[in-house]
Amino acid sequence: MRIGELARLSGVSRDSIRFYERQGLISATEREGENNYKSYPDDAVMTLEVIRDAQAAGLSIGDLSIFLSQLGAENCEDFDGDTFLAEKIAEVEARLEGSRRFLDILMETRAALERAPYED
Amino acid sequence: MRIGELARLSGVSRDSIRFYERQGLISATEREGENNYKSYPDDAVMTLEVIRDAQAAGLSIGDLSIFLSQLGAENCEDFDGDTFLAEKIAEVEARLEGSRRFLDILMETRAALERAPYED
DNA sequence: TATAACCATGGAGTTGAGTCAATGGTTTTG
DNA sequence: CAAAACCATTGACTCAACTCCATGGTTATA
Repeated sequence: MRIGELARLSGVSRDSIRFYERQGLISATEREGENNYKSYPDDAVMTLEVIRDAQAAGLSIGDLSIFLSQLGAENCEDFDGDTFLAEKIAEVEARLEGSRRFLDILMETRAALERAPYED
Repeated sequence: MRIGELARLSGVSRDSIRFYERQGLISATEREGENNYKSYPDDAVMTLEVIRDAQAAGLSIGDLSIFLSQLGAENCEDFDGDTFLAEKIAEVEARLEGSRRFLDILMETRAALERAPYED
């Protein structure tokens, strides 16, 4: 598919898709015939969804680039996947805990507001 | 307490604390005598922890400024707290789900790596 | 067929969230 | 008491992650 369709299906802007491509997060498969248009595989939509989730989890583009290139890599040499994964898992778990704590605060605040809506 | 102690206790740099203060997220109580030094209340440490958690949850400084100033406000006029809170709660819940999905991916990847550590 | 809608590339601009450096005053400590 | 460590303020700087613009070519449509 072309970039426009990918943007529509994924909800990610063309410019962001091009940016991610420059950063090595996704890659077009090939050129369509002779028109100089790039073509993206169907699973690029999923990749963009993973990117969104990873960003929600606090990963940087740099981390994502490492992770995604490893996922699709044929060989795992020169990559201490265990260390990298363990690190990222710990980071994401810590952020999840922080987020949950803050969600509790938000919900307590809402509850307090409901109990006393006109309080000064 | 002075900014240095607050920085030590909270793990947030002086520069960041000053930045947050400029953005209205925290405020010094008063000046110490005549030396022009600011003094921060003890609960500023907690506020900085809330800020950290809120950022993990994806809130911007702008959102935090709204939320924190409301928490400490005497009156609630001119603030549709319900709408704001409902919005932020929905956003944070969505990000939590994304983060959890990504955490699963990370953990599945680690499990796969453990099953076949020397795979090409 | 012309005109709108799409595509590629390159590079500049923006935004959010800090971080650093310079200057000058204050406190603590060896 | 002098040096080191701290403080305030201002303004410039950085970095990540986009976003926009200009240019020029291609495809779809009224």
